Amino acid sequence: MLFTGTHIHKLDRKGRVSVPKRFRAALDQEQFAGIYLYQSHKESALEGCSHSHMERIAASLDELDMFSDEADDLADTILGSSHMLPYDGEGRIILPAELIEFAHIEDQVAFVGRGRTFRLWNPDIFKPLQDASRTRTLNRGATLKLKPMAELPQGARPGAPTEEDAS
Amino acid sequence: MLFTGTHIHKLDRKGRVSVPKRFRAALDQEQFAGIYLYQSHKESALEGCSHSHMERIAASLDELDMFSDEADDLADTILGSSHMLPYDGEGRIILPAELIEFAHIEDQVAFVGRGRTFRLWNPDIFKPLQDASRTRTLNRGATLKLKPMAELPQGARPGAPTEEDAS
DNA sequence: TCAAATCCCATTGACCCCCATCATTTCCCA
DNA sequence: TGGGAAATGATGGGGGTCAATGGGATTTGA
Repeated sequence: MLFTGTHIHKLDRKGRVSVPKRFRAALDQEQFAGIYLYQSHKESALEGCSHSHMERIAASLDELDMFSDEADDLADTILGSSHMLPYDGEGRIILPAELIEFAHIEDQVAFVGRGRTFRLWNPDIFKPLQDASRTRTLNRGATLKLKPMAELPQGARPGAPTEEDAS
Repeated sequence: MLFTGTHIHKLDRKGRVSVPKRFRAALDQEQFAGIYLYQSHKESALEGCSHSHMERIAASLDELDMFSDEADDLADTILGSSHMLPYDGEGRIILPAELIEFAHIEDQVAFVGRGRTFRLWNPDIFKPLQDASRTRTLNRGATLKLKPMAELPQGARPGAPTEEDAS
């Protein structure tokens, strides 16, 4: 269950786009056969995630002060504007016009993996931003402090192939 | 689970290259039969790692503030630009054109072990760099402070073959 | 009744499986 | 210890399969 890589797919004239096979595979344990999308609040992109990740966001919001402005805003931005998009028989979704417009998507969509989540972009907009990211990372000399292996969730670690843990 | 040595293999006209047996052996406990590759920040090379190492990166990013700029950049640079490459029946991967170009790879690929990770180079580019690196190390009189054996993870130490610790 | 969504099927081209060959290394035995 | 046989890893290539795509037909629902 990891979203990685950049996958560019076509948006057809009916507003459909194939979800990359790799992403669908990362989601095949989910109850809901589809994805969630909502507008990013800092980029001209769409945030994508699984049903269970959406649950996690809702749970996190629960922990913020129920009446704080911040919780309000986040609830509106994320939960209020999210779209639940089921696959068709070929693993495609229909991108709502509202989201196409927001992300300035034209005839191509870039699915960009970010681990537990992913983003959808107009590839022409994403590419230069990604290059800038790389430059900043390099200049910053950023190094990532890796978590100890032992703290990883079960199933993220190597070992005897987990024979479908019957959870 | 250690990548060591330099192994030079051929890139065939279909864009395939054999992953060295030693490297595959180091990965045989992984769920995913293949490797991950992404562009190095600082070198004209490709960074390679296992699925569980990529999980580790994702988990570590998860810990940074979900909305921090630094996490964003790292996600774009590493997770967004990584390629998940499964082996074929003979233990080869298909090297994506984008990566071949980035690393200026021609008809040969050098797999260079770096412990938990490894790098892929055009051998002609790597060789002089390796020589320079060796010279610097010698001049500097660099010494490596070794971790006490006792702090190593289970399975990295000699001893009775750990009969699959039933954790 | 019309528009939009879903289903279904056809096409295509990249990728993956399979097998054949070649080069090394390992093993065995004289 | 030398040489030959067998095993294993690396390489080359053909062809089938499946993911991505396009578009028509049918259903749903406003």
